[in-house]
Amino acid sequence: MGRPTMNDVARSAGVSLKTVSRVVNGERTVDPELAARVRAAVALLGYRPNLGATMLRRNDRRTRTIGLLLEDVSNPFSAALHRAVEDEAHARGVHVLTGSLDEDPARERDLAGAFARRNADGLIVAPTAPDQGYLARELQPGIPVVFVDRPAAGYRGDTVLATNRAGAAEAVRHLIAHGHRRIAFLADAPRIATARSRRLGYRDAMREAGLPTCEAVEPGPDVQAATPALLRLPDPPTALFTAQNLITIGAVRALRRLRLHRRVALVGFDDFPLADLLEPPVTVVAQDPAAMGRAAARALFERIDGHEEEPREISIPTMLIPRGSGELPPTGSW
Amino acid sequence: MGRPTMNDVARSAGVSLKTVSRVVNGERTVDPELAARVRAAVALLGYRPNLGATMLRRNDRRTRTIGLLLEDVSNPFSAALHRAVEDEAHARGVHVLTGSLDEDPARERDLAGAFARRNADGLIVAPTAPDQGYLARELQPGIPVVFVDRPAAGYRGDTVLATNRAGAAEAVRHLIAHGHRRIAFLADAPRIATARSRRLGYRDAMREAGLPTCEAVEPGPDVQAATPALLRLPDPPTALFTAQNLITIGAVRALRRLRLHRRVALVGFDDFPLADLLEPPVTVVAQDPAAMGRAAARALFERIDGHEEEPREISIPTMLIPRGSGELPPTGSW
DNA sequence: GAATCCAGAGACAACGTTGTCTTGCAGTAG
DNA sequence: CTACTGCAAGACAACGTTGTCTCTGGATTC
Repeated sequence: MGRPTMNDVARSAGVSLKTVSRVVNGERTVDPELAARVRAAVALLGYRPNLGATMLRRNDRRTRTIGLLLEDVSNPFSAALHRAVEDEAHARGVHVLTGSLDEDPARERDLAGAFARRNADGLIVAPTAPDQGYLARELQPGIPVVFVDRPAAGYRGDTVLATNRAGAAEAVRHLIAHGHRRIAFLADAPRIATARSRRLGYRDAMREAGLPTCEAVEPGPDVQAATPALLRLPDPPTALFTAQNLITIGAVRALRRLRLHRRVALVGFDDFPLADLLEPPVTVVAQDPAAMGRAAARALFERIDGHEEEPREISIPTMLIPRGSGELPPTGSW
Repeated sequence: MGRPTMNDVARSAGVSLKTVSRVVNGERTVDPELAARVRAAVALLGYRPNLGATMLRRNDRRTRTIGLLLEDVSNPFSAALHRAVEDEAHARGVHVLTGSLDEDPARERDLAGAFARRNADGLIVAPTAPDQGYLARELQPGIPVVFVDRPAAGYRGDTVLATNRAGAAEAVRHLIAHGHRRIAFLADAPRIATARSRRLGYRDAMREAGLPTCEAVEPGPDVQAATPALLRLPDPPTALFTAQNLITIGAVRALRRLRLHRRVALVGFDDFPLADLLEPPVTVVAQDPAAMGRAAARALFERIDGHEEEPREISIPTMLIPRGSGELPPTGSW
């Protein structure tokens, strides 16, 4: 005694199974009187088509579901991207399966496989694994994949990236323009592609100005150790450039604790909520996660709709937002 | 040429279709040699079972997918809750379909229906619609639903709620204990159940102390109008209690603009990232969205596993976190 | 008036899988 | 040697739906 089926509806309306199918699918070749009877029976029984059976039988195997693999749905960057994807999907009557990867390659494979088995029409992936070759094995051929935030390796698909290298260079040039010479870079794990690009941008700008680089990698997202260590150097940096929003926030906390937040300049990569309300307000190179999500979703839907072309690389520009912390002048010594 | 089927595997391994089915499902009644041949063929062809067909045929209709309907996946509260649900689901090999409702009852109905048609094993809903009676029509009977953050009407299910009324009263009592008498409440739309509970808590505490209430409802999430208007009253409040994180942030901005952030006390309902780094740090009554998500997911999985009992109501306590803004003393006039 | 056409409606097979029944064959007991 | 048992493996139907084909009967055509 599960849900009513087409057969139940047919019996109740006194027509054949196929006639019900026609009415449900809005075919025009049904006598209006019969169609009305069918619709009445559908309403009476509360009939809903079984999507599994439909997908099984139909030759256009569309589930109107896409998969979205993100770093961590509770990170503001991922959340904004998620939301943009969902809006684009919703506008097309498509639903979104989402999963968090937490920098775990195994989880990326598992989730991609699970979504593939659920017959997602396409995937949007922010890659964590060093290689996406597994997709060729997991995915039904022809299922499009769009990569976002980080480039993929071993699998071809459209890729939506922020201008990480150029944005980082712009941030560092901004500090240089404000008179800084000793600018330290607080980096994210070099395993992460965007972290590497941003480091290249930092080096570009420093080399260009003939300045020596000074880099520290934070082990975790909470900057507990690196910032104080840097500032205790004999010739300490007068400005910091942080590679990522969590690191930026960690640096803000550390500077506060050291009471140096008004003396050491700071520019962060990636905007975050309330950056403008901190003291001093934090200058950032903002990414546009909503634009990235929109672009990725649109690219994916184009592919799903049969668009066949070479995979594209779509750049979403970053934007420097001066707010105060990045415009502090260098101080001699403290 | 779509994905290989069991039939293809059977032909390739030189056995019958049913034998492949047995091997794939790990039945023990297969000759080891045949089983090995089948497994080789599966690997060779890259065979993956078609989940739709399996679900169609099986009598235990489990898709190992649950639906999660949230206010807005990009809101930190929703995002943290989402993450907790995902972690619980992941631990059980279950996947999560998520949708944002944006306070739109129609969207709630649509998404619930869509997830039901995708044969979700259960639903977690943060209700937006005034009534959830539609669930009886949309859902297959027996599909459990757990409500979270807000109570439901017209449908029975476990409900996970924060202690909104008590938490709000605690916040207001905290301000009273610091000497405030004129305490204004910046409310959220009264359409929202939690907003009503929090208002009741505010009134409880004010009545208890014999103080007159003073309430303003913000039209949108950006507090542009209400805060300045309140503070321009002839006898302006010396403290604000804000009903929700976005309203709190709006109030912080408004107080900053008016240069009153060190003179008007503020307690907000709902914690938010960086509240501790603002000037002054913002005192809040924190909810625990992760605990709420965990509790909701656990309740749902218990139901899915056949737990039959009266629907429960689970309370997740709030916690007052004094940080500075709520401990400012009242000022006479400015 | 007979032949043709057409639209509407039903019969039937098929999608990919699993539940149940049947078959075949080896091993065992009488 | 026959009858029975047990077990592996295949045949077949069924899940709920849609694609294709066939049938019916009334309207149109010559």
